[in-house]
Amino acid sequence: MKQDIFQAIADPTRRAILTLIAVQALTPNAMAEKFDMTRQAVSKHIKVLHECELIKPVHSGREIYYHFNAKKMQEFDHWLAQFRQNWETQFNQLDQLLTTIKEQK
Amino acid sequence: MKQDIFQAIADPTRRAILTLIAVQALTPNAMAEKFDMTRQAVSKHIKVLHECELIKPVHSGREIYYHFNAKKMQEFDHWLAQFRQNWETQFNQLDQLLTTIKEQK
DNA sequence: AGTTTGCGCAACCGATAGGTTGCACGTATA
DNA sequence: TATACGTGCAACCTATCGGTTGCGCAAACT
Repeated sequence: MKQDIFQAIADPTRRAILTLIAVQALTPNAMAEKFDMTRQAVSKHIKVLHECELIKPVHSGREIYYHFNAKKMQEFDHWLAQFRQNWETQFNQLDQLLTTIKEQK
Repeated sequence: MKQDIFQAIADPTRRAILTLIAVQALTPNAMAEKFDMTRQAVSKHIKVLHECELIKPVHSGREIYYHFNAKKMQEFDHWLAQFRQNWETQFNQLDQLLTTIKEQK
């Protein structure tokens, strides 16, 4: 099944994997050592991350190094963009409030 | 139960609610009209969004207008920051590649 | 060639997510 | 005050999620 990045990011283990991968590509076994769960459990998370293309496999003999796909992560950034203006506005309103309070003193 | 924001945005309906709310505060009934599901289903999504403080209720008589909480939404931005440098690097590498190709011509 | 190692896939299982219906309660309206 | 309206909460049901164990296969080692 095709996964979407929002669902992929929802799981804390998968977020931890992404954080690790972003620094250095790792094999499934190397990841499993970092977490308190079986390799197969980690492998399932890898599958989800791979299906939505947040990570890319690079084969090296019988080992597979999974690399972080920054480009895909940007999709999340783009989604966030629709709200960015929103919170900038809210901060401007806060600035205005603070200014008003200052003027009242 | 305390929800976390990543799990909250994993659901497409909740993302749609946030998009609506970002433009204008709405009541649960008003939201339910936008989606093909019962008011109670929407209400459950509202509960999740409220528990992780992505939305704020403002009571007005017997109606409740839910407002968008931009400040909370920024937490995503902060989480993304750890990867931002990562994809900038990746783009620099792409630039280098393109330059190399150009030089080869 | 036989054994070990790294990996993915399938079957299974308990917990939870997301939907439904029904109900209770406070607020507006007649 | 009686009635209608807007909302939240609880019970229930099915599908999916995240974990497990067991297996098969290809690559590396001896």
